[in-house]
Formats: sequence, C-alpha cells, structure tokens
Amino acid sequence: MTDTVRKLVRQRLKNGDYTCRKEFTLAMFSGKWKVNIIYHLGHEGTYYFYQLQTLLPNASHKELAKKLKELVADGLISREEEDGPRIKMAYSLTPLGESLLPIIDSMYDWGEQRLQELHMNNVPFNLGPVKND
Amino acid sequence: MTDTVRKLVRQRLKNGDYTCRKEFTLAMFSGKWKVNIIYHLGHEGTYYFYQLQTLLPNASHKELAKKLKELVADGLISREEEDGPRIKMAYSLTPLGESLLPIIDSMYDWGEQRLQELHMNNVPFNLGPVKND
DNA sequence: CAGCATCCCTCGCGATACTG
DNA sequence: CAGTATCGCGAGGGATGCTG
Repeated sequence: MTDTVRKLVRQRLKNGDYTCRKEFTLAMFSGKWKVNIIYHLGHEGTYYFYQLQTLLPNASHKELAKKLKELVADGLISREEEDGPRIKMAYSLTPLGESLLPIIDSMYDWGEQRLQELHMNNVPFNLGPVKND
Repeated sequence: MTDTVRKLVRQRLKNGDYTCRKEFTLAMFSGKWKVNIIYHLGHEGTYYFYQLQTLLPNASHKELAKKLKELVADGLISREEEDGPRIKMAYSLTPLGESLLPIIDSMYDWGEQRLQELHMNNVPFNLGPVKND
C-alpha cells in the first residue's frame, strides 16, 4: 500500500468512524514519493513542478502530478500559478504540512541510525531477524 | 503502497543504495495493520496471536500472520512459542520496535488533533483543500 | 492455535499520449 | 510547462482450506 490507506481512511471518516488517528496520519505521506516531496518542500522551500521532476527523476510525470494533487487536497501543500512565457506551478508546504515535518524528520533520523547499524554489522541488505536486539 | 515501499527499499539496499532513510522507516510500519500491531504491543505489552485477531477483527487470519512475520523479519517484534494443550504464539516488541514507538505516538497525536479540527469545522469527511491554513 | 498454499479480484502506478 | 485520459501489469490482500 501504498495508498490504499488513504482510501480506507477516507471511507471510515465518511462513515463517521474517527478511530483511526495513526492511519490517518500515515495516509498523509503514504503513497509513493510523498515523503520525499514533503521533505524537500519543507527543508528547501518552494519548488516548481519541473524542478520536482528533476529532483525525483524516477517519478513519472503522471504520478508526480497525482500525488501533488492529493497533497493539496489533504491541505499539506499549496499550489500557485506563476505567469511568464510558460506558466509555472509553484508548490510549497502549508502550515499544516509543516506541522508534519517533525514526524518526517524523526523518520529520517530513525532510518539513518538503523541503516548504519545494519551496515556496521555487515548486514548489507538483510533487514532480517538478525541479532540486533 | 501499502507494502510496495518495503520491497522497493529492500531492493535499493541490495544494490548498495542507502539513500532512503525515510522510506526505510516508512517501510517498517507501512502495510495494513502494522501500525496498529506495533501500537498495541508497545502500549499494552505481549499479545497472543488469537488475541491480536480479536483486537483487529477486520484483519484476515492470513494477513495478520503475514504481517507479523514481516515485523519479526524486520526485527521489530519477537515471537515466542508457549506450550500447553494448544500451542500459543506470544508476540511482543523488541527494543528496536520500542524505539519506533515515539514516531507512532506522534502520528497518533497529529492524527487526533487534525481530526478534531476537521470535525469542529463541520468538515466531517472532507480531508480536502478546505480553508484550514 | 497458528502457519502456509491457492484462487482471484482490486488498485497502485508506470508508459504513453493528447490538451491548453 | 503542467494536467489528465487510457491501457496494462504486477502486487497487496481477502476468502477458503489443509497441516501439525
């Protein structure tokens, strides 16, 4: 899942079921590229669409647009048109999106530390039930 | 994704690409039911498999087993056999799993606060581009 | 009680292409 | 430059059933 969570959560909310706090938050940045988008916008400021494409070369044009649209719908980022010879779309974090940054940052830190541990123990790619307890 | 992240990350690590800290962490609890499992084990202690089934009535037997297996493989939870008339499997968080709790907890808090905002603004199920900036 | 295999359907997401 | 539509594959995950 990536993005299944988002659909499920929206469904539950529609049914008046608000008992899904963690999943709700998870749904904000689940879905491919979303964490990265939030992270970059949060730490480096506004980006144009075409800049994001360069930043995430593996993300297809379509998916990038789709994810940005969802992030806007969720209120995490804002979208502004900038005129010129060619129209450019500027994306940046909203205050709501910024409030999510600490969580993303701690995910970054946790991941970095854990990856170093795995690396040092010569467990290059086994995330497994090694003796890291 | 639910769980696509996990596969992708493992693949990247295999290729020696360690530049995926956030995604790596995300992969730990992405995938249906995982956040809940971690949360429950973290805050309420050890659970037997059949207790988890009761706790998460919507999770299928198969998926629950599968997710638990992955969590064990990732080193977040431990699995212990307990003999008796019927064998029971006891699951609990490892120290590594516990180190993830703060993140899950902040996700819980963020979600709770955001859901309250939405509720108060009479935006029962629209997660949308409302004027909550 | 718990794990794993099989069948099957849904949906995320990539590739490609058209529009303003 | 940016958004959206169409097609297609592959993976997540539900239902069911067998095994120890």
